[in-house]
Amino acid sequence: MEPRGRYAPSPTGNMTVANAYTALRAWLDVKSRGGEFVLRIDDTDPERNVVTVDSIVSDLTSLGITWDEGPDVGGPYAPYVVSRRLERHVEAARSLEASGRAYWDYTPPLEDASAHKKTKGADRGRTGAYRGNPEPVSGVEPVLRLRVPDARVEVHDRVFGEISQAADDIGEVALLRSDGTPTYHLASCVDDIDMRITSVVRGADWLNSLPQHWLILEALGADPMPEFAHLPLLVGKDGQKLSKREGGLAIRHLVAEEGVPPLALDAYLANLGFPERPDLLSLTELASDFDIAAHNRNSPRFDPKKLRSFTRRWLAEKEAEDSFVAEIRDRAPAVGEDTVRLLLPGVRPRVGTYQEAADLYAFLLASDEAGRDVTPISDEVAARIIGTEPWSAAQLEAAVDSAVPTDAEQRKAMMKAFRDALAPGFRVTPPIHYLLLGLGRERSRIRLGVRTEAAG
RNA sequence: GCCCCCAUCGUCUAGCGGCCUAGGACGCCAGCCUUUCAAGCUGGUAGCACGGGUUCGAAUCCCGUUGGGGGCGCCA
Repeated sequence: MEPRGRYAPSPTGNMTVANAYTALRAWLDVKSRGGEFVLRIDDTDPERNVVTVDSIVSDLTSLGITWDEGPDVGGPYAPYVVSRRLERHVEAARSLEASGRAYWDYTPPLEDASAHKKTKGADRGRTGAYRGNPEPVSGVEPVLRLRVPDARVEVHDRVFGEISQAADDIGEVALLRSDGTPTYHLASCVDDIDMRITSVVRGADWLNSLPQHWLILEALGADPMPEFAHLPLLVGKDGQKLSKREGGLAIRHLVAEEGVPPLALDAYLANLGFPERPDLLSLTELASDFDIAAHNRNSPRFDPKKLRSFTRRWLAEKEAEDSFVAEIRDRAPAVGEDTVRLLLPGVRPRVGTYQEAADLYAFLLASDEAGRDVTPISDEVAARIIGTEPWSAAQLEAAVDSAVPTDAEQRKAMMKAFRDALAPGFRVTPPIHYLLLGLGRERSRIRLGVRTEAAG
């Protein structure tokens, strides 16, 4: 049977590289096995929903991740937005209660749950897993909880292997809140069954909930039970779970603002947890032999430097000329398309993002003025360069080459002078002949301080 | 505090009892090349957390310690 996998983000913030890391693996896992991929929005906590379905869809799309069913494209198990499936969840909850697999807990709610969560150490004042109070208490609206059978739960995880937990250590997770709405735990399990999900790939921050979810799935009669793969958490520089608040790691920031090529980001993220390949791989190539069971179990760190080496190579070797040109034009609209295309070979090997590429064209936008220090360049040499025929990359390269001295020191000094005069203030630029080519004969003449025949 | 997970160069990783004097990639350093800056090429730097076992033999297996991460009453 072909697997059906899903990615079920909660719209609690912009997608970060950590989300992309998870989504990509979930996608690669089903695609490598010829299965179907479902996008489902897990908006079970209305108070924390801050981003739209559209924003999730566009972030995922920008990364080249596609889905067969989802909130935007529909499908046989619609709707794919959890909050719109409430009736099903409540119905499932009732059946669990009826079969005795769940019960009402009358423990009053914690005054300050968020403060409680932050409490560490002995101050926590509790040991062992949560157990509720089934005796009705007047004035308390109960919450429906999973009843934990008195048996050790053992589940196979495709990445982490056998996961087992004693019954005493498994908390009685909430299924319905006191206001009657379903929690993520219930909703997620019900939806996975309803949508015929056979493969769940998610972050290891869910690993502790696995026994509980397994119990819920069993109690709900899931057949077959889905297989699980938990991913070691992608962590930040500090070694801790990446927070959605870290704006710099938001996909849209990286892609839209910094100009990181999304497919290169995919190649980098997909590589984490696996040995590095000699070639930069596309999504299809990555999917061809993806094996989640071979995934490393320790948490990889997001390393911007390593990312840049992927994006740099991507732009130098794999980016198609037309799309590269389009990206640069978006970021440097004042530069003509022909010019962008003409200088691209000189730009390609020097940049790690589309933005860096666009920035390499900025020298064209400065105003032309003579009077720079062009001391090492004699009037005669400058005039000879300006007189180059035809004004082509190859011809200009040859002209510059024959004009500069052979002595290493002098050559260095003269090249630097050319660069300073043609692209004042720019540290990294395309090669000199590309600067000349981009500026054109007349503007180059002015920048090099060569007087015209008439003026002289 | 309790539970779960993890542990090889700074980072990503190879290694599944002898092939390891621990290999590769990124970073960093140096040299070469070169039409500046980049890129490229060559070389270098740096690691099996610690302690016990098991074994003829351990980075590899077991136990412990330490360290790190994650989770723990109606967030996801």
